[in-house]
Amino acid sequence: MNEANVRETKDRILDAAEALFAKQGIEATSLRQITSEAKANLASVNYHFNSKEELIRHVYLRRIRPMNQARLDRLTDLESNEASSLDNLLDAFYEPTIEMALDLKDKGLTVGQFMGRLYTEPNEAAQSIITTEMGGVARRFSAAFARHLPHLSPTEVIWRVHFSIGILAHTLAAAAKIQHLSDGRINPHDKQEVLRQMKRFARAGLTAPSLESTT
Amino acid sequence: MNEANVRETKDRILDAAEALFAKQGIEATSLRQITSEAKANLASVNYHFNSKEELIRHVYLRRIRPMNQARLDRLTDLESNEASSLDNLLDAFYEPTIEMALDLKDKGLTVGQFMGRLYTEPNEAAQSIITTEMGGVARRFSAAFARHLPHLSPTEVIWRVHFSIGILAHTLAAAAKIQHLSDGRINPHDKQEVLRQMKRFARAGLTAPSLESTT
DNA sequence: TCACAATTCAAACAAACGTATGAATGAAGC
DNA sequence: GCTTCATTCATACGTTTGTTTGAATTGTGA
Repeated sequence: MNEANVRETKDRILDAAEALFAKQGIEATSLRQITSEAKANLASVNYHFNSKEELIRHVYLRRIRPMNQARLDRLTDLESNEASSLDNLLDAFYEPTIEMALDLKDKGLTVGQFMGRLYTEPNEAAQSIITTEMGGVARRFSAAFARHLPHLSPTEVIWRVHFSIGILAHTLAAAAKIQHLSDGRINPHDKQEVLRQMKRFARAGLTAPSLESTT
Repeated sequence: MNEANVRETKDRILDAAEALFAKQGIEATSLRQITSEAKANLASVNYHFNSKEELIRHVYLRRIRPMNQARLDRLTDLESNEASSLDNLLDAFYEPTIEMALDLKDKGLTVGQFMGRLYTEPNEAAQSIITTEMGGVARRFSAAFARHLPHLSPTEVIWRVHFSIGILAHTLAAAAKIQHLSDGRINPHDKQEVLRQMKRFARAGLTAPSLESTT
C-alpha cells in the first residue's frame, strides 16, 4: 500500500473520531466505534497514533493549527496597517473559526460542536491543547484588543475578551439550541449571518464604557 | 438507620458525583470512584438511584430546580412592576446561577464548572434536562427581553439572548481560564465582580442598534 | 522476481465498567 | 423480645474497554 493510502487510513480514522467525538463526547466513544465507522481495523489506531489519547490530540490539532495560523496571519496584517479597526480585529478572531467549522458542510455542524466544546472539555488532552495552542493566541489578541480599547483597564479588557471567546464557543457548541429556541427560524449554518450577529454583539460589549471611575 | 441518615447517604453520593463530574466529566467518572469518595457501598447507587443515568439526572436537578424557580420568581416580580429595567432583568437571569455556583465555597468552582458545561454536554440525560428544565425558562426570558428591546426583530432578540446565555455558561465552565489569562489578577470567585462585568458586557450587546434596516 | 518494509488483520489480554444478588446489619413498631 | 422493613455490604455476573501480539497481506525498490 502506498503512502497516499496510508494517509487515507489515518484520515478516515481522524474523520470518524471527530464525528463521533462531536456527537457523543470523547470518553463515550470507543476505538471500536471509531474503527468500525472508518472501515479500519481496531489495531490500526494504535499502529498509526500509538494510543487513544494521542489520537485525540491529532483530531484537535488537525483543525486548530491551521485555524490559529490564519488568525495570527490576519492579526499580523492588521498590525502593519494604520487604518485597522476593531471590526477588522473581530473578523480576524472570529472568521477563521467560523470558516473552519461551517465550511465542512458534509459534516454539518459536528466539527463546530466539537471545537466549541474544547474550552470546557475535562479531558486531559484537550486541557493541554488549550494551554499550548490557544494561550499564546489569546494573549496576542488581548494585547491587540487593548490597543483598540484604551478606555478600559487591563483586567477589563481580559474580562471582555473572555466573554467574546465565550460567545464564539457557545455559538459553535450549542448551535442546535438556537435553532430550537427560535423554532427553526434561525439557521446556525448561515456563515455570514452568524458572523454578523456575533460581531455586532461582541463589538457593543467590548466598547461599552468602563466600569472604573479612574478615567 | 433512620431517614435522616438515609438522606445523608444519598446526599454524600450526590456531592461526590457532582465534584467528580465537574473535574473529570460524566463519562470518565465511574460509580466506583463516586462511592469510594462518598464512603458508600458500590451497590448503594443502584439502590438509591436505580442507575447511573438517573443519578446524573438527580445531580443536575438538585441544582437546576431551585435555580430556575428563583429566576422565574424574580421575573414574575418584575412583570408586575412598572419601573423594571433591562438591568433588573439581567439580574433576574444571571444572579441565581452565579449565586448557586459561587455560594458553595467549600467546593470551589466545581459546581459552576459542571453547570456551565450543561449546555454543551453530549450526555443524553443532560440533553433532556436542557429541553425539559431550561427551555421554558429561556422562552419566558426571551419574551421579557423582547419587551425591553423593541428596536430588535424577534430573531435578533433570540440571537442576543443566546449570546447572553453563552457568556454565562462560559464564565462558569471556563472560570479557570480567565484566571490563567490574567496571570492570576482576576478572581473568578468574586461574585459581585463577576456579575458586574457580565452585566456590563451583556447589556451593551443586547441594546446595540439593530442590524436590520426595516426600522 | 525477489527481498524487505509497511500495513492490515484476527485474536487474545487484563482491567474496568454498570448492574444484580442474597446475606448481614440496623433501627422502629407492636 | 420479636418481627418487620430499610439499608448496607461483599461478591459475582456478563460486557466492554484500550492495548498487544504475531501472522498474513500488500506495496516498494533493487
